[in-house]
Amino acid sequence: MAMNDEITPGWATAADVAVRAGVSRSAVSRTFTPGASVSQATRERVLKAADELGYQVNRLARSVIQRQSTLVGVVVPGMHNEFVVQLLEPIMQNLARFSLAPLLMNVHDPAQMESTLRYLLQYRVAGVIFTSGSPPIELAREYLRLQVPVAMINRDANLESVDVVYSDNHRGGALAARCLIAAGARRLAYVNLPTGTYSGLSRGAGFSEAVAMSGLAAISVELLQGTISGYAGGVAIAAQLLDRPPALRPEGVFCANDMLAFGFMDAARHQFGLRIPEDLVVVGFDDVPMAAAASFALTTLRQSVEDLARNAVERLVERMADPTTPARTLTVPVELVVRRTSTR
Amino acid sequence: MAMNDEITPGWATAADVAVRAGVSRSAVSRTFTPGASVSQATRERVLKAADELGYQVNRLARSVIQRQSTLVGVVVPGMHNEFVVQLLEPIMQNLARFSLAPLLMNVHDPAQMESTLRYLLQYRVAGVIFTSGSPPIELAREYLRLQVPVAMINRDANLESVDVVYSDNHRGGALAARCLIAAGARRLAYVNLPTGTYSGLSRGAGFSEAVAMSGLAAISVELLQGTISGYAGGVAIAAQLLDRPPALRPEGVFCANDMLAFGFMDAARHQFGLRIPEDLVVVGFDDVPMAAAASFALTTLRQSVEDLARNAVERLVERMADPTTPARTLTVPVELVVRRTSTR
DNA sequence: GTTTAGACTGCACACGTGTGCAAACCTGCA
DNA sequence: TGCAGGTTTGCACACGTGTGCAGTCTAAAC
Repeated sequence: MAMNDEITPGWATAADVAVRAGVSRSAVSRTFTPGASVSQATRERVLKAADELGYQVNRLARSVIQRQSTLVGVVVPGMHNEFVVQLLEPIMQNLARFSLAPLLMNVHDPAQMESTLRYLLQYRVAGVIFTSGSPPIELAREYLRLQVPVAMINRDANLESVDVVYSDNHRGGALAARCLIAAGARRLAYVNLPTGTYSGLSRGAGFSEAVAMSGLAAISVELLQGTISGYAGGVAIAAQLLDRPPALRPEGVFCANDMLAFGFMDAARHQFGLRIPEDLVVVGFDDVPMAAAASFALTTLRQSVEDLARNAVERLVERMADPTTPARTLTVPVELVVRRTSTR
Repeated sequence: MAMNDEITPGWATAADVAVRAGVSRSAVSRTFTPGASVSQATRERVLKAADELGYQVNRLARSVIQRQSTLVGVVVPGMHNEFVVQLLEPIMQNLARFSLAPLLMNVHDPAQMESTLRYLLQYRVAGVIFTSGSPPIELAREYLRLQVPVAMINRDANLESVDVVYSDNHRGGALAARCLIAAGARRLAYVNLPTGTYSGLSRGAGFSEAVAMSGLAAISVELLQGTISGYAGGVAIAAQLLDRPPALRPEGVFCANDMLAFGFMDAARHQFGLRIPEDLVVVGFDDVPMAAAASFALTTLRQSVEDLARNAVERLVERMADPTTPARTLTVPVELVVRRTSTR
């Protein structure tokens, strides 16, 4: 950018550029509006003047007149869920493909959800993407009324005109079950925290069904309670689940996510002296970066955050073009990544 | 929110609310402007009408007329740096205290920086917060000219009127050195990736100085090269640093961040059969959640992400009120968290 | 030279809001 | 009642932009 020699006290406006280029303000506007009718000569003069003045389109004013901004609300339940964090980067990248910018909103308390969604409305967001968390069905209806596109990743919606993109949690659970069984485990358990998330329930269902279908008798699938999350939750659950005679102890455990699995494994090894995979086989879910670490080498189900993000954004953009399209549900396949915790 | 019975096809405007409440549009505007002069009676009628219509202030239009938005650009170098991720939540929380909203921008490639910063300007952001990454001194000058407040976290600025908030990296390095020495280590090493970040250099300097001051002779501090980051980088560095006769092998290692330390420790244990802390003591930096995991139990230096975020936002807000205040540099203390990797 | 289709340009209006200014209103006191 | 002082209100303008419409210009076809 050529720096201007004159005094340039504040923001250059389209009118300033017009004066400098010797054209009308409309010509400036059209130069920065893709597809508008401007001659090549005019465009060049405008671009030159704009460059000299350091002119930047005021997207706020543009949004006012077009009655829609290029902002997209991205609602996350805190930054402790590593899967959600992994989702952010591809979401941003895909939004950028459509010249959209993410307005990040954190909702750690469900009570915050209402005010947050209302706040986003004040920016006339072009759409909103939700990631896992408790469903704000109430105010989402306000979004429907205003035809603000909504897309959800790994969440249930049960709402007309809300697109849902989720990993194939059900199949993932089944794959986990088969993997544990193939490793020779007979007493199996599914461990999850009682957050009541859609994905957690779905993974458990897929797991249970596959276990039942395997023809093994007397399989006990346990769903335990806990108030803490992530790693610490895994430790707590292990304390409940492994503190029993060896003959009653599960031989194979499927954890609803990798952080849970890490806590569970650490407790199993260091508190109960169990060897993995010799005494206990473990499968996680998410394939977070640390799952590949030698300390864990965790067999897990990889979710394609790229696919999830890309599809969510594309659905959102489609709905911006036509808000009346019926709701769609898209399933993204998961992939079993086999590492040492299931290999014996 | 009371749902309206009438057909409400689109967005309610302040004029609509004014008609319904039987007042002027100005009264509506003043009702939603803190500190404006409205009688209690009028305010109540306006609020009632606004509620019935589902009216939400259009912050875009408001920003146009006030010539400044309530958006703050938050620039991050990807989501792979866990410390940056930890920073996001307190940043958002503190921005919310001042009714500001974060516009999240990812800059993984330094070449992207310029276009990203220009893009943020189009939203007339009220300020920008940078986290670690390569310095975009060039376009930052454009921000200075326009008097857009800038705050940096754990980054060097060297620019007038840019506030910098950083952890006491230098002292952290010194604490790490003393901790390793106190654990009995004599051959010490500092491992970092050649990203050239300010914080990395500062930590190394503090470490070196403290080692030199300890009076130990012939301490070798090694700064190694590598092209990969995080965990994999730690593994790669360990392969270089530990592949030598025991008498020449470092007994104490200070890693520039925890992820690096995890990779280093895993390689030391699984590839070189070293015991930690018996054969090797290790100190990290950041205190990410996994540092407390039993598999690592890593002694590390905790950065107060809350303090960093709070100070950065408060400096930013102060500068919004008065853009001419001289640049300030604020140091946030770090805390040594002792775990098993340094206890013998 | 005349006609005509097409590309380009400028005028003027619109978007939804904040706010200075003066008028209107209210309250209390003489 | 008359008046002073303060509070509240509405008018009108401003912010920076997109875009319909009609007019102008260019160039090709006749």
